[in-house]
Amino acid sequence: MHIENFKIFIDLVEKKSFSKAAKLNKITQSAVSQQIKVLEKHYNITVIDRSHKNFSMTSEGEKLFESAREIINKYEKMSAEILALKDVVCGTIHISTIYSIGLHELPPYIKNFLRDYPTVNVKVEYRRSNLVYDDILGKSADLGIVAFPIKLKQLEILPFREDKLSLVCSPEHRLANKKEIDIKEIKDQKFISFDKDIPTRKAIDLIFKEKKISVETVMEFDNVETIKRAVEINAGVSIIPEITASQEVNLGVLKTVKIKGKKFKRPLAIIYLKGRHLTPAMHKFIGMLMGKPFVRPDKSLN
Amino acid sequence: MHIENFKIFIDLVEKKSFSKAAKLNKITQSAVSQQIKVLEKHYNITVIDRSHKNFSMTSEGEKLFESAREIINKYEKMSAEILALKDVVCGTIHISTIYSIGLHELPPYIKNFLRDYPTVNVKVEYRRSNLVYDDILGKSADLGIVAFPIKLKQLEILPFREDKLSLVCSPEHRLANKKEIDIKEIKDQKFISFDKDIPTRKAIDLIFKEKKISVETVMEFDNVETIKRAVEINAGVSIIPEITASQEVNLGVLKTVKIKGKKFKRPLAIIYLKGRHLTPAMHKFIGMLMGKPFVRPDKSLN
DNA sequence: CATATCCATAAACAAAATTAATATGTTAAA
DNA sequence: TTTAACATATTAATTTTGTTTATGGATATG
Repeated sequence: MHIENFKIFIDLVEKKSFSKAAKLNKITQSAVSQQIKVLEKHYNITVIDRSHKNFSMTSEGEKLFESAREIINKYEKMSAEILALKDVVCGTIHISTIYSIGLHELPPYIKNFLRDYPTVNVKVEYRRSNLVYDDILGKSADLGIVAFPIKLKQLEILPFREDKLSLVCSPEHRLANKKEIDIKEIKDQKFISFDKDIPTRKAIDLIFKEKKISVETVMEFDNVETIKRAVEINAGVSIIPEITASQEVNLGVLKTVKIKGKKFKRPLAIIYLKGRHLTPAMHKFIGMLMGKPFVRPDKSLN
Repeated sequence: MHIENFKIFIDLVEKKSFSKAAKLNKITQSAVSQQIKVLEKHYNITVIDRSHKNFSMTSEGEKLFESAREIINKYEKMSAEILALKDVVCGTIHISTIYSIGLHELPPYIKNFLRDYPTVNVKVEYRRSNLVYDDILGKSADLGIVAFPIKLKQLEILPFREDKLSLVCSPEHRLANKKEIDIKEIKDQKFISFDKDIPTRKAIDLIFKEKKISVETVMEFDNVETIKRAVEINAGVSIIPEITASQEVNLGVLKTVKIKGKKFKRPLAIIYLKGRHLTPAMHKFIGMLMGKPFVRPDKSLN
């Protein structure tokens, strides 16, 4: 039984007219007539006594009318509540992000987001890349933000933005005064790098290999902050997202030098578990990061 | 939206299984899956988070679940109440009948009916044939019982039984001792008849005309009771339904004589307004008269 | 008495739900 | 890791249901 069928019956009774009920529901009078017949056949009762022009209801019809109206009321109330729920942006968003993004790129976004949606609680977890994936797969975070995203069938990946990778060195370093260098100039420098399992490290190593550049890796760290500290004391140079050094550059403790070539980009992505429910708050958050209203690319609803 | 769709969603949530919900509702798992998708698309929400095997509900899903359960409860309660209403045989039945049937044939039926359904109030109106039709057409009676029913498009006619028409005469009359006579023997008798507009009169006149029998119509009455009184005083003979004279025959004040031939039958019928609602009580009443459960032959429900 | 209105019905068509078959995914066991 | 068992999703074909259009009968109105 269609709920709409009850609605039509109610309109029919209230208007005492098949054709008016039809108009109200934007269908033809014929459809109303047939729907009422379906109703009667379904319960095997007569709801309307048609022997008179101004028809009357039977006792069964009256019973049906009362109950149907209650049902319709409840149904419409429910529909309204559900629609309203979609506009309620609240709750907690658990974000798991790699250090560099979380510390240097996310804060302004989060600030804006919290200004727009003060009822949302945003929790950010700063983690190594592999742990971000674990958080998402293990459902201990809703959204992850990573660099050089790894395609996994369980994950939905939303390309987000690209960081410019630059050479970073101490102001005392001989490369410090150049505006732009060719990657080959890094050859044989003392180099401070990310740990070998960090995607950005892998990307840089790949470029070195392609260009047949060998560097002397003097230190390895799992996060950009420690790398910067080491570069500050002129222990070597490094390649890191330029944005992560902006503060130190302003303070004059570090220098960044652009590297020629297109490859020195670091793609960032938002990741989440495929099929996972995203609350309205999460939708808004992703939309804000992407700079446009977010529509899930994965199954469920589009 | 189908109400059954809510039912399926509820079962799905309660069983936490698409396939079990399918079995419960006697449809395939595929149908459940698609119905849930319809539900989600209709409200443009996600109701179940499928990212985990033991799936969980979203907040929208929970809201929907609660409301849907209320709706289903109401719906099922209503269905039960409506079904129950059909078994409640009560109220008043207004019957309009011609004198002869109402006085001689109906009483045993009504007695039986009231024994079976003591909560029903049966009101019988004894009228001339044409007034019975008026009662039905004018809705002042629910059911009519007439002889030689006239087909009218507004009326539903249910053939009911047939009366045997017999010659009736005083025990002193010369035909009184015969067991059976030929209709021609009535020729030239003094004849007491129904009024000209009474169907039984018309039927008898037609037979006389066919057989080219002329009688001397000495009196005309609009009901069988008065005819019998006239025959009792030997004012003439008459042809009436045999059953209406049984009492007088037992008392010895009248004699009935069978007439040869098949034509001497009086078809009786129950009539009611087409499209009119018949209460359960009326259904039972008609069923009792017809000797079998009554199913309306006219439109609406069969 | 013509005309308009209203409802019922039938048939053609459109839309929706269902199934069966199959794919995909998940879990647990080998 | 592969396999087997189970659960859900997807697809396409089929069936069912609902709608409209067209029509006709009944009733009321002018």
